[in-house]
Amino acid sequence: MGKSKTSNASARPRYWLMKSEPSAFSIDDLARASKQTTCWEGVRNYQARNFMRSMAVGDRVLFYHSNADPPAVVGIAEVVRTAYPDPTQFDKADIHYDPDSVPANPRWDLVDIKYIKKFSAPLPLDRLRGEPKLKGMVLLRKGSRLSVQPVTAAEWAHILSLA
DNA sequence: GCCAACGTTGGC
DNA sequence: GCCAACGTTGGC
Repeated sequence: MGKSKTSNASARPRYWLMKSEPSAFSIDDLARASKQTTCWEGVRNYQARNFMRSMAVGDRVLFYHSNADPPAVVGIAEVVRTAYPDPTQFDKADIHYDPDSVPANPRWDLVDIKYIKKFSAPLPLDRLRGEPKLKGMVLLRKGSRLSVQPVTAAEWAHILSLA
């Protein structure tokens, strides 16, 4: 490490939001998991995959419950292992099996995340929409379906202040 | 359950 | 390279 290029390093996002349907895997499941850690398998979207590839250990993650009542940010996790191949892409019995992905050049990656905390109360999507400071959030964009998305430092700070 | 928005696939 | 068809996401 020299003393150059700190500006590039600081431009990399350090905050993220990841969606999960609580009926499949909730923040309570994460809190109960072995080592309170899980591998975030099953992402099959290139943009979401690329965001995971750019994550670093220690990055912070908003845990979001989609297809929930109400949909809400429910807590925080952190990245504990950087991207590596998602084993489910090679598992014929798995719902996320991808016959076009070859082990020599895996198409899909995942990261490991660890539970940090559950908010005392969920922050529903409606509530976030009412916050002028969050107007630019990827989550709030019309038609936004991205399951892994960057969060700015300002958005992160504001959401924590609401929680 | 409905359906709008989005991403991917494949014919041409 | 265009675009229609299809499958999926996810709020409502």
